[in-house]
Amino acid sequence: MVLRFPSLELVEKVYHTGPVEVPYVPGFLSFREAPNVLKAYEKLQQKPDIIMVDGHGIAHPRRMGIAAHIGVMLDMPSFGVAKQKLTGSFTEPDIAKGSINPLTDKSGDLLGEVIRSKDKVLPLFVSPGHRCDQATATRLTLACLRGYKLPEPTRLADHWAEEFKKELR
DNA sequence: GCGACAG
DNA sequence: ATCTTGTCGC
Repeated sequence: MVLRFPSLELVEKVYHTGPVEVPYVPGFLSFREAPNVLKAYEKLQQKPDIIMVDGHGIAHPRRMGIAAHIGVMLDMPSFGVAKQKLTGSFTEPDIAKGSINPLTDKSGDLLGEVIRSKDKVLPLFVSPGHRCDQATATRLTLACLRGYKLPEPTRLADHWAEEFKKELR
């Protein structure tokens, strides 16, 4: 789905269903999800300027999480917002909304940022995908918060996906 | 060998 | 991810 920024008003939302043959294997999520995500993207009449993906960007063992993968495939700016860590280490950010700590690899290189998007809830893992820097990924994520743990793009996408699955039954 | 492990 | 029961805090 596409939202206008910074108003976050709905611009367009499309649906797509397709077979999923590849099993889920940590580190290889894009091979399972990307194919159908790309098909859904093709249905959009209004293409976005940047893409927020539910998953990691470069905060990945080989710096190629699904957000980076999708960005490269489409050659579009992208970044990832994940709910769980895949790799790297970090110290728990302060429980207050807006607190941020770095997510780093064994060498100390920055992989992404751990952000408390809401008071006292588990933090989010934000990392650049393709043609996007950390500052932009973090800034946009924070600007998309509306009182919930998840930023509006992924939160609403999850919501409408559930509605769509109900219609199928 | 043991622990970790996006969605 | 999906399913599902019970608990906790505002």
